Amino acid sequence: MSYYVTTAIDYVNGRPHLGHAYEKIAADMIARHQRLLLGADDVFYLTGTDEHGAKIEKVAREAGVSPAAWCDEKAGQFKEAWALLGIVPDRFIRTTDADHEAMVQRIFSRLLQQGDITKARYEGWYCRSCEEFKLERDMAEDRCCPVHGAPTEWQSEENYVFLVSRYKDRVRAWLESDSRPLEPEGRCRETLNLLEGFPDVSVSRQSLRWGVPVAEDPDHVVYVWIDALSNYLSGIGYMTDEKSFSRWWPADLHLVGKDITKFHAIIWPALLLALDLPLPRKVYAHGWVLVGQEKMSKTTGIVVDPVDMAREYGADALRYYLLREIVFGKDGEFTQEAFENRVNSDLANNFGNALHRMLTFAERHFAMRIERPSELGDEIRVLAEAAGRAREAHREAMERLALHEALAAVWSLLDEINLFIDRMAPWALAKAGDLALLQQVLWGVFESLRVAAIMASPAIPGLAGKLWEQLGPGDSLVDARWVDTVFDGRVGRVFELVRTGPVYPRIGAAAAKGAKA
RNA sequence: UGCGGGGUGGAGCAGUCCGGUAGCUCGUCGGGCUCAUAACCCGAAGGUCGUAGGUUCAAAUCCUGCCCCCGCAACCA
Repeated sequence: MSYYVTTAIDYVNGRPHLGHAYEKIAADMIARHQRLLLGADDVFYLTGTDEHGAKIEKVAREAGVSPAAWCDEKAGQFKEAWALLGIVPDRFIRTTDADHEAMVQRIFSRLLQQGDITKARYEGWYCRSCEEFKLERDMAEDRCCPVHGAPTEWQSEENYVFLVSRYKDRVRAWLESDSRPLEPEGRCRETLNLLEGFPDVSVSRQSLRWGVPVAEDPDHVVYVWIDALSNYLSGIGYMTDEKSFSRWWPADLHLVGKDITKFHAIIWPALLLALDLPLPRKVYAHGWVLVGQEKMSKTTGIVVDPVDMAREYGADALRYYLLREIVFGKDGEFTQEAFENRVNSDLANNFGNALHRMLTFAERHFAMRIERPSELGDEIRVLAEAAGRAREAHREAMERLALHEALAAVWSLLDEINLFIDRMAPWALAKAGDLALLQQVLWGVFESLRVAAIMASPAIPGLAGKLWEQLGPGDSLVDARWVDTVFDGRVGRVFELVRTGPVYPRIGAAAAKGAKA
């Protein structure tokens, strides 16, 4: 068993923004969850940057640097941002990587030889400023560019064209197959409609220099489709490392934004079919993170830069918000208010506090060491069942990529823990001197929290680690596997607690304290 | 114009595929607890589930028409 997940590669014409981060975070959660299930060696998470094209040439020129220097800087920013957000890919691929460029040329040559790519005249209205052809319906009045307002000019150039039409029937059959390779469902219907009139696509440019040259015709440069999409192949060694490639391909999941669904569900499978490669098991199109214009206003001090957010509130707070608040597959909204509510309520009040409210008892009555009681009463069994239910619900939701539901399942366990504490009233047990039952209660709570920490760790690895550390369950969270999420699944587990402060302090708590003081 | 998504208590959203007490988070009001990070627990108020019809013993959920919002339509996650 192995699992190969990819994200779209980001175009480096700007800094990483919240939307880029969202996709990488989601993929990271999925990858980490798979690592729990399969072990780290059997999961490959690929992400990276798309660096060729006219726009890059342009922004680099404007910045007064070479395209290569520009891309190095931007790719560095993306890498740094992902590191800061706790995103851990197995490879960060750049379309300017030597192995990628070499592979692109070889793929192009092969398709050319096979007749899947032919030379054709490409004609249309061209905007010099955008360096792009515009379609009639996209243009403003008098055939002006909608972006620049300048008149477009009729241009015609020789291009290489990939004959998508050759593979349409097989792509349709794939899309309609029972394994549901494209989700959510609505996107699949949409794509099937689009497939009807889908044209052959131009796969080279003459006007471009910043790109991979066509080996057979160096005046031409390979255009985005073959260059960018094929990173999913070069990233795992297609044509260079057959052992690695055959281990990971076909991809288990291509995670993409809903706007580029058609490229991944039409052009990409067509290319793969032309290369005689198996098609990916799943393409999943997620929604957008919307930030209302007025909510972005500087007056309210709201800036939604993922890097700033991570610095200010911690990577896990941002990760958790995006993964829990947004229904995966749909558009979601980011607002500062919702963010603070969600994070305070779930991370501070529940996740961290559930541990913390038990620490006093552990300290006062058991010197921070809670051994597993020789017997667990029925009251504790209730907790065990809740943990088991959460475990099942979590795994099932992850299978459907319902990331938000998977997290909801973990937090429902945390609710049960809080309820359990109230019901058992350990403070009353302590007062009555019933240390035997108190030990059971504490052990049950800690064991449930241990389970919750593992399940939450793909989403919030840092905070889960902090909780784990304070629990002191005797092993490392890094080594935890899915089997370890079984309540009381290991003989005689002992908790050696350590108090190191709040797992996640409430946002605004320090400010409130400061105001009072 | 075509296609897709959405219209559910004050706000934000689940639920709709597989009809059967309308649920969650936040907010509001009241109570409890006192272990904890002004946290935790209980209860209450508040919705004719966009609209008009239809199917059904029964519809937020299925069918049809209509209204409104958003997105996409070939290269902005």
